[in-house]
Amino acid sequence: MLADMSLRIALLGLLATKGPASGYDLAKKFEHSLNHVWQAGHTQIYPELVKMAADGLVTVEHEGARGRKIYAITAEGRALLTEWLVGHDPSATVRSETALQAFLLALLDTEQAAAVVERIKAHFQARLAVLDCQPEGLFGKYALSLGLHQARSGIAWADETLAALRREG
Amino acid sequence: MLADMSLRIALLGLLATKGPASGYDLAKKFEHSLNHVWQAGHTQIYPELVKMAADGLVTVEHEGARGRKIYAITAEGRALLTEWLVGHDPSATVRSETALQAFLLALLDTEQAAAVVERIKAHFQARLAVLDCQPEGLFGKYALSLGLHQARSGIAWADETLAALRREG
DNA sequence: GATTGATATGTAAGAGCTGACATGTCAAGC
DNA sequence: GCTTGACATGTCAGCTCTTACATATCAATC
Repeated sequence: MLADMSLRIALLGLLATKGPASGYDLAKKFEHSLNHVWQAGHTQIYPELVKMAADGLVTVEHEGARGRKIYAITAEGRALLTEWLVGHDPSATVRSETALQAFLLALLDTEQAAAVVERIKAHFQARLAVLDCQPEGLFGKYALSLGLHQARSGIAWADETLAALRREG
Repeated sequence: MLADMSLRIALLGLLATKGPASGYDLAKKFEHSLNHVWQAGHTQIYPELVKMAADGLVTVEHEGARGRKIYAITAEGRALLTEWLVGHDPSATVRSETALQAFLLALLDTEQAAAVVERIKAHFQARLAVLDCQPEGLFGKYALSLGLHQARSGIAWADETLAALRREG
């Protein structure tokens, strides 16, 4: 068992929900649907698919034009995916550069801090806007809902923090 | 300029807010205060401090017992830290295994999905409990507030999702 | 038929990070 | 003086991930 399965799981998840696809397709789907949750470029995806095929998790269903290889998930792949979803512990490992900025706000003077918080707020607002007009089904609807909750709570935090900075500054 | 400065920034931030410290101290502080925002083990911290010293961002203030080296932030280090805090774009790069699980919930049957959501809820509740009785000042207070907001919105999402699963299942 | 741009797949170098291993110091209790 | 356990620092192998580079196909326009 590999240490970090997340990329494999994400790829298997896409193949399971949206059907067989090429590496290029999967890279596009990462950009458009999984983007708010996980990122991976084609340079990571192509080699990983080869390894996953070697491990029996996917098969090359057929080869199309331009050397296009269409991958499909296997029964073994589905089993691994379900096992991970059901069994994986929601780990405490979160890495957020935004939270790091929030952690260190006290090092800045009030004006600078307010500017940083405004930028963070704008970032959450942009994400909210994208998610809000998302066509049904592009995202899993529960993931969409989670994203909306998180964006809204980020904006609420930014507003409170700006008010506090103004009071104290 | 390196591609990813986050570890450096986190270390500089700790040295700036809590004063000079050894690699061991910094590793402990990562565990206790920065833990909900960023993780790094001593195996990453020790070599990074050496590189940062070579780059003039920190200096070895003095050496204590047991070969203990106390690092202090330099003016150059403070400048880099401020520059990053003020100038860093809150990137869209978020990686959350929890969100990945949420994304793929539709692949599970209702019972399995509910169990996964319960686990996620428990995880957010545990985090909320830890943050709620956090002594003032261990966290930056704005980061603490952000953490509380995020934990609460995670719990709200879990409750809504469980209700929806029960309705539809 | 030549050029251009979107499509599509790949490799390689190097930075980032984790887990396992190795080493030595100091304080306290026996 | 010996053992034990917490303190403290470090290396290394191997995996993950990003950036830059390389290549080839197809469709459309000139």
